[in-house]
Amino acid sequence: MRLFDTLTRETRELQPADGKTFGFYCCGPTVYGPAHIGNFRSFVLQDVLRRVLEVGGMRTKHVRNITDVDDKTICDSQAAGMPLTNFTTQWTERFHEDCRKLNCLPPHVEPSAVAHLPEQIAMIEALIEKGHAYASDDGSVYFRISSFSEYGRLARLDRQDLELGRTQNQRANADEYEKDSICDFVLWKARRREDGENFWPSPWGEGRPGWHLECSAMSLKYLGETFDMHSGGEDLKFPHHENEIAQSRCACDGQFALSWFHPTFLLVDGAKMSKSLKNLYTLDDLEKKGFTAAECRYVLVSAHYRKQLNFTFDSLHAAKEALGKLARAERELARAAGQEGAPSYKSLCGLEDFGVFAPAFVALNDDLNTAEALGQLFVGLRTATSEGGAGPNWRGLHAILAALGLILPGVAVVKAPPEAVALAEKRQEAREGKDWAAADRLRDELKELGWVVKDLREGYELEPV
RNA sequence: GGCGGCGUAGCCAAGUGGCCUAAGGCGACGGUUUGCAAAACCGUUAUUCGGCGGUUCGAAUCCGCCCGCCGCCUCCA
Repeated sequence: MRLFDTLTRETRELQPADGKTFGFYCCGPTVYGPAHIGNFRSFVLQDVLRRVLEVGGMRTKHVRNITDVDDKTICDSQAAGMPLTNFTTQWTERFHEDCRKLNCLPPHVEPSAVAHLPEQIAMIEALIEKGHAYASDDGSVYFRISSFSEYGRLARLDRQDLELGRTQNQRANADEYEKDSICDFVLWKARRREDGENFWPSPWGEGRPGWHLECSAMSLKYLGETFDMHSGGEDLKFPHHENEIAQSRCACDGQFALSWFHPTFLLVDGAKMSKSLKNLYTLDDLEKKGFTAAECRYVLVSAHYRKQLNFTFDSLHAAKEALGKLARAERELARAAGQEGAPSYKSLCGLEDFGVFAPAFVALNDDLNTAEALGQLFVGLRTATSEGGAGPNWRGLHAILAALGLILPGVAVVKAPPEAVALAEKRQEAREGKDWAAADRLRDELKELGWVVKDLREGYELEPV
């Protein structure tokens, strides 16, 4: 597939450098609370990228870290009166649960930052040895950005401006830093009283790693000095990814990530999500409003990844309707093809004949155009049962759904309780006796119980309101 | 101040030089169906792409200016 590389700003064909497995690293969540739908835009799009590669027949190795030691996790675990590990474990489990609901494939490796301290310390040692880092009097270690000429390339920031503190926020925060240059960043943070029990030994004294370091150390361990792709939300470009590049390129001889994939921010009601605007939603919040994770995922893939996506409840409603339409069309196509259920994900990887849905897969392979692919999905459905073989079309449809990671709603997700079924049966009898008044009354009663009765050609169907 | 992006129908959103009198979804409206509804199904819904100029045989697509919106510049997916 072809994909835009954020570093070089070129659209290039993605090929594994080793000719076998496409290795990519994604910056994972900081586990100090539930992830919100903005976080999930990145994780879902990374998942779609992986799925498109795999459905296209490529092997992948997906590494995504868990940030379980940093300012926020330490601060919030103490506020909660819990040991750091217990605190982060609870939120890691919640993250996994949300990912499962969103139908995200688990990464092949999901390393924890706190479990990789030796690797991080080793990288700092290498950086000091090569003259790219220095220890300060208090036992912290900093990276010297003046030692890396390419610093600022990814974010397109001028290194001189950074070094001279010319950018907006640096002027305000200048006094907070005790280091040689204002923009040098911390690799190892000396132990402070407010860290409580959360400190570890190092050659520079007790302390903890800076948060940029973990991704460099763990990508090196699991993917090597040079690997195919690195991804994270656009806000991580600077400083996080810029710092990672500096660390990894200076500590090792490899090229680090060969390409970069940065999904753009999610907006809610036209504005960046924030607690103060009360537009920050978790999956749980959406579920309480009656929307499923599958519907959320549909919205998250409904726009191109390089465009800001405006998330609204109208779009969630549209997603619900669209998924229902897809599900009905799939059942019709399955009948025409004489198929039941869904083919396994594995059986769809490497599929060659997408039938009438070929244009949808072309769109996905063209810079991950998920919006175009969804459009082509519906275009294909108009002719899927009539044109060509229903069998290949049915498999092609499922391959596109698998690539997007969409789950279609089943016919009876929730079973109606016996009392609702009893009312529905009574209404059916009344209808057959043409007692319309009684039938309408029973319909109202069912509605009060929380069920809507839908009359079919033969019989009826109950759905929750 | 520096960097990046966006503006396409009521809403969401593809398309980035000719197949575009602009895909698709939602909504709305009309019809079929129905005891009536709901659901479902079928159809209609932008001669036009923020504004004004320019380049071109040809522009939503390229260039210039203007207007409006958003993001990043060391907490951030």
